Amino acid sequence: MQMDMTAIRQKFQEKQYKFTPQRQTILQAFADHGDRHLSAEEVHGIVKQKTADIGLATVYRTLEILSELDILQKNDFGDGRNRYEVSAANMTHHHHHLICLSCHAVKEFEDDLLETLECAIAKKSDFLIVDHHLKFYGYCQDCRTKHE
Amino acid sequence: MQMDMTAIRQKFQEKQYKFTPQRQTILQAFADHGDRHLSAEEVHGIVKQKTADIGLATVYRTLEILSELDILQKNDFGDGRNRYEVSAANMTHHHHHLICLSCHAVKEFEDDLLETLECAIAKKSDFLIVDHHLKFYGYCQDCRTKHE
DNA sequence: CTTAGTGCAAAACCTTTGCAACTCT
DNA sequence: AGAGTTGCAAAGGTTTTGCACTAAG
Repeated sequence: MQMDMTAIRQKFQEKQYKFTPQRQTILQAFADHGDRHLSAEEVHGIVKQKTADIGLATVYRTLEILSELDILQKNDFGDGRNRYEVSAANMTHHHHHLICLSCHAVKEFEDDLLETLECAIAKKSDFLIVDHHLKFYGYCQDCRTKHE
Repeated sequence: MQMDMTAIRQKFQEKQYKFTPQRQTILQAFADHGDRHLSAEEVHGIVKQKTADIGLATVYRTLEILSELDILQKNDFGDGRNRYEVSAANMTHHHHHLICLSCHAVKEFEDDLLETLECAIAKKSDFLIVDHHLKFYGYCQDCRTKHE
């Protein structure tokens, strides 16, 4: 997955955050595994294999910053830990999640239909809406066939 | 908020769960505060004031059961704990949440438009969809005026 | 140089679990 | 009577924090 490093570096500068090697490495982990929803522990595992021995605390602190800068999106899929993915703001399409209540598999689907609803809600509610998350819960094909 | 106790009692029987005084008290807490999104700790506080001294572990176990029976809905609004409210299944309209990123206020809005989308997704994705959660993130009126 | 970031270990937090005593059905 | 439930305390797992040390701008 490609990321606009110039734009990211700029976001760091705006907030006067330093673009340290550790932070770059963590960002690289998402460039390499942009398709997955990584937990802090998983990110820690990936960067550890790769090169440096980055502390878990640093991973947490970096994920926090990357979420704040809207580079990553923090997700809770109900498995007891937060999971991160490259933010919707950096993608052409919004996408949402289908979560299997049985095996916790997460499938994605694209969506452009919600913008209309978002505008309508914003007008009625006095909220300045900057993002939305839509999750569908159910049972995936595999679990349904197994269960029979 | 009114709840159909007969229906609830029946759901308990179907799964052979006992309808103990503790569970009734916890349910009552939601009848009394059905408008709020209660955390386990808050429920514990409410029932403790009220009468019995119910253990926190029991609260957690009961909330788990009530979610499983689809009487309550478990929510994560990003403040580090789960919050429960009377389930959409027991309401006439689905409702969703507007979450203020600044003060964590949660505002609700109703929605009936999503059923169409849900059907379309279900067909394409091989998922048996049983529920959906839609959250909008932004900044509420109060925080926007304060910030200026 | 100065301010922010790192690593480690300890602490904080929410949630779950083991177990003996207890109580609905 | 018997299976399920409770309360307590301890354990579990994730995330945060204090602090001395290090490094980026």
